[in-house]
Amino acid sequence: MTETDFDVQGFARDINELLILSTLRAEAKHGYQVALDVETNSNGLFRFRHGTLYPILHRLEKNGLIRGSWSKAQGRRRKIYSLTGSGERHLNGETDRVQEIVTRLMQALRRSGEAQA
Amino acid sequence: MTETDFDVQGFARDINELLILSTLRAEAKHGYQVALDVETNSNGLFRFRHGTLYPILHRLEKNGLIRGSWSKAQGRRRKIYSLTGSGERHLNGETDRVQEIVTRLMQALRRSGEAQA
DNA sequence: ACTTATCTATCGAGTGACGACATAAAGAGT
DNA sequence: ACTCTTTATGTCGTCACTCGATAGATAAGT
Repeated sequence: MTETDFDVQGFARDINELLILSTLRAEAKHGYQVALDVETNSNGLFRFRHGTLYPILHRLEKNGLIRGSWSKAQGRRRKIYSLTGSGERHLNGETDRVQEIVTRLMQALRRSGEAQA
Repeated sequence: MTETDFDVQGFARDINELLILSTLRAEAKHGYQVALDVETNSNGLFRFRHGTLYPILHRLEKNGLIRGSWSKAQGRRRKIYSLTGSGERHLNGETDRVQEIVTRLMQALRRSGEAQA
C-alpha cells in the first residue's frame, strides 16, 4: 500500500484545525471571533468551546500555521491571528485530503452493503 | 439550535463503528474477517489494528448493535458477529447523518474562503 | 519440528476534547 | 455607583478512545 495510513484521531483533530484555519482565510481575527464565525458559516453545526478553541490556536501558532499578535489598542485585550503562507498551503492540501477521505469513506460504507466475493 | 450538536470525538468513533457495521450488512463474519473486509473494500485506506478492533466489537455487542456467537465447529475458535435489527437501523441512520455532516463540513471549509459580511 | 498465519483478548500509554475554574475589562441597566 | 451580562483569553483535571505491546492458542505450511 503506497498511500499514507488513515488515522482516526488525527482526522478528528484535523477537522477542528481546518475549521479554524478556513475562517482565517478571509481575514485575520481574534480567537473569540473565529469561534463565532465557525458557528455562523456552518449554520450552527460546528462550534468550539473555549476549552477546546484556545489550545488548538496555540498548537497552530506553535506549528507556524497561524501567527498571533496582541492588540490592546481598544482597551480590551485581543490576540489577532492571521494565516501564514505555510498555513494556507496546509489548509488547501488538507482540505483536499479530507475531501478524498470522506468520499472514499462514504463509498466504503455504501458499497459494502452489496454482495461481496 | 434545534439540531444535535456535533461531537468530533464521537464522530471519529462513529466512523470506526460504521466501517465495522457496514461489512456485516452483507453477511455475518468473525472479527478478524471484518478487519480484512474493511481494508479490502476501502482499498486499503481504512484498517483496524486488533487493539482497536476487538474493543469496538465488544462495545457494539454490549450496545446490542451486533450479536456474537462462538463457533468452534472447525477447531479454530471464532466469534461470529451478525448485525441485529437495531444495528441495521443504526447503520442506516448514522450513515445518512455522517453523509450530511461531511457535506456541510466541506461546504463550511470551502465557503469560508469567500468574503464574509 | 519449526515457523508462519490465523484468531481473540487485555492493558498501559498517549492523545485530544471538554467542563470547570480563573481572570479581567467593557457595556448596559437600575 | 453598583451589578450583571457579554466579551475575551487562558489553564487544568477528567474522561474517552485509539494503538502498540503482550499474551495465548490452534491450524497450516515447509
